[in-house]
Amino acid sequence: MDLDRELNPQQREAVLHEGGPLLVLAGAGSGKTRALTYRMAHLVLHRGFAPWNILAITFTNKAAEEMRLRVQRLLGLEKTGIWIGTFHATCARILRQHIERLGYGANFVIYDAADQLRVVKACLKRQGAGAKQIRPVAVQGLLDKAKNQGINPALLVPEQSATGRILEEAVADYERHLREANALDFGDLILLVLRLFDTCPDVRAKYQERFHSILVDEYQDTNRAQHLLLQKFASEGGELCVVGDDDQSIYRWRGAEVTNLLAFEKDFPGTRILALEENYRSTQNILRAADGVARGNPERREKRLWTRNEEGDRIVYEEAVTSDEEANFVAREIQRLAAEFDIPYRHMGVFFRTNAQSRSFEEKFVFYRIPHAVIGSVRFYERAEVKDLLAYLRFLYNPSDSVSLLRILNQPPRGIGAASQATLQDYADRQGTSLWGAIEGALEQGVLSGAIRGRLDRFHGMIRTVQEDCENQVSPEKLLKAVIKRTGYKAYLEGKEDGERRIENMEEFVRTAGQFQALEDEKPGKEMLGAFLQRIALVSDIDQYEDRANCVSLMTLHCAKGLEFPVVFLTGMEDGVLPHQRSYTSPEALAEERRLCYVGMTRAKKKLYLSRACFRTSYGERQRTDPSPFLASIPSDLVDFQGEDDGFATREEIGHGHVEPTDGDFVLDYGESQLDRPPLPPIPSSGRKQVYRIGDMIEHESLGIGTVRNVEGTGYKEKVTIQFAVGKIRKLMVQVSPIKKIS
DNA sequence: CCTCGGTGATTTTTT
DNA sequence: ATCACCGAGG
Repeated sequence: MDLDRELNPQQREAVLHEGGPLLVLAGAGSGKTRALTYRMAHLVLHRGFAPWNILAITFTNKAAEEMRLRVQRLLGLEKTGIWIGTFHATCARILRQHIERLGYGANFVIYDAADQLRVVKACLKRQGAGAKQIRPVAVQGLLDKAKNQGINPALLVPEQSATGRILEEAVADYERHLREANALDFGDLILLVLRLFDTCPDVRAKYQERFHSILVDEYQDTNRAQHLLLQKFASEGGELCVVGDDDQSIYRWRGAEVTNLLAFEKDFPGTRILALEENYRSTQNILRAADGVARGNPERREKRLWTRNEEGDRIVYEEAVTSDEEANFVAREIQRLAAEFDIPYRHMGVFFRTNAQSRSFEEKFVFYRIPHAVIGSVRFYERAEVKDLLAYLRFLYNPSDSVSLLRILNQPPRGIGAASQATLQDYADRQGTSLWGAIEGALEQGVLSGAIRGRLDRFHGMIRTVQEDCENQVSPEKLLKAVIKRTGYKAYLEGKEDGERRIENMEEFVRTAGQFQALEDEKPGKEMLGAFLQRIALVSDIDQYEDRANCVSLMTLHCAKGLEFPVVFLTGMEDGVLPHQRSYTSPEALAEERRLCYVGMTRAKKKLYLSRACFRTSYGERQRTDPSPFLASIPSDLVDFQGEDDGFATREEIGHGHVEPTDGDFVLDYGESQLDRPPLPPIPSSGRKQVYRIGDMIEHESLGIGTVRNVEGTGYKEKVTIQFAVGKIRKLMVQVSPIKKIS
């Protein structure tokens, strides 16, 4: 490790800094991972830190894996002993050890968003008819929001209205339910460690002493709970180093607070601030274009990212007529690059804002025989068959897990339907036991009628048999095989529509279990099962991403964070897609969309394509689109307009955008619009937009003046909830109601 | 208890 | 366009 040769002065400083807190503002492609890994290696090799005194937090498991490999290489060790992982994985690890101090069992399971939603729905149902109008996702959002901020969800319940009380009850019920199931949601992982440190100072002290050096990557995307956690972790003499870039903050919607980064020195006095501004990744043109986009946001730290790299090609902008043709363009361009310049497929990435956009690309890639991998969209562990089997394992691991039990009770169908389930749940509630306890109790007491009793008895017997396997420390893979055999799950899948594919998934899942075992063979059976389940609960899509295969990568912009490709296609550059329609509700959300665009652009090393479709089909309706307002922030001399007779959007259409071009000097030069060429589909007059925003003042013919409190639906289905000055609240169809905007 | 067909929402983004 | 959810019928 030669720090002088392999690092620039700022990186070197980040590596060598000793003592107080360190904040590294690292622009895109500025070698922050290098700085972090070198710092860790340096701590061990030259400053006498033991590996187990170091904790490194990354944003994804994959980043953790990568970092681990790089540190291992630098240290020349097979195993480092450094804790590297996401906040969630780290917290799960800590909780496995100490959660009993909080009254939970060490065999807790982790509920994902889908599990969480099921519980929420059940809780709302129990609240009766009054809860009908409360949307389960809204409750879920509330729970997340609270936990992300490190506070008790009950505190976030709005005013003391009737709905508020129901909500309060539902939230309390949710918490009780999870507690009884010995289950934690994602937010709990962080929250409970906070609580653990508060209630058990000895545990806190233990970790404070242990982690003498803490490093956190992607700090701009941490939420308040994580920030608080870090404060609790940090010890007097310890070293803390966080790295981030405010321009790449794209998880605000998930509770991330960029102020954690920007006001870091307030919470950690005496912070030394460094900036990494040399970009090693992209060409000058790409960097300048991306910089133009970033500058469109008023609230950001001023910075000057520069590069020694070549000027490079201009950015290609393609306007296709339809999303289909956009995909066609991308596919053919990829083929051309592969054929003419020998660019490997794995060097090319195709990004989009929403998962739904991936489909047209997949279809075209299949047609052109382009090897490709879609990262994310249909997550492996969320497929029904995989989740079913997973539920069996989870239940075996933790019999209190009622969500999992409910899922497997009638899967494959064994005649224990909704009615029986409700009866059992009722019985459980009255007896104050878990669902499983209720089943055992009901069978013993003989409170059930004939048919159902027999079915339940068979289920019970089957579970008992596998439970014995589980107690005998059988490995996850064998357990899985036992479950499949005893439940007849394979036969059940065979009878289904796309049974073959589902069986493949099932087998893939068994293989995954086998692979996992091979890695963690030193753990005893039950513990290995726990580790296996935990891993599955915490893996993200990007973690599955394998860059060895020579495939074009298709992914959302969020997934693309932290990656780089020589060639990048940033697609769907349309108003309403990027920025997403939903982000027009607030300036902050809109700013985040701009950063998302910036993140996408800065993934590109050599060549960047931007594309859009003039017509896009959404909700089964074909809609005319406007170009993304972000395009106007790109200096026009950096852009190449693709195609001979392809025209471009008119100046007016761009001017339509909701963000003013920031650099007066650079305005795109638009030619004729190809929108006027045949064949053209019918153009709906209003488009799928929302005319009203929350907070707008309106005037109603008879009810007078009011304020928009909520907007739902778009186009002709747009509905607004109005709070009128006369005190009434009304929900109105925009198209048919006699209202007009007055502000 | 299961299956079919109608209906209405649904699309951000994910540890 | 597609999917989840609901009610009716087998």
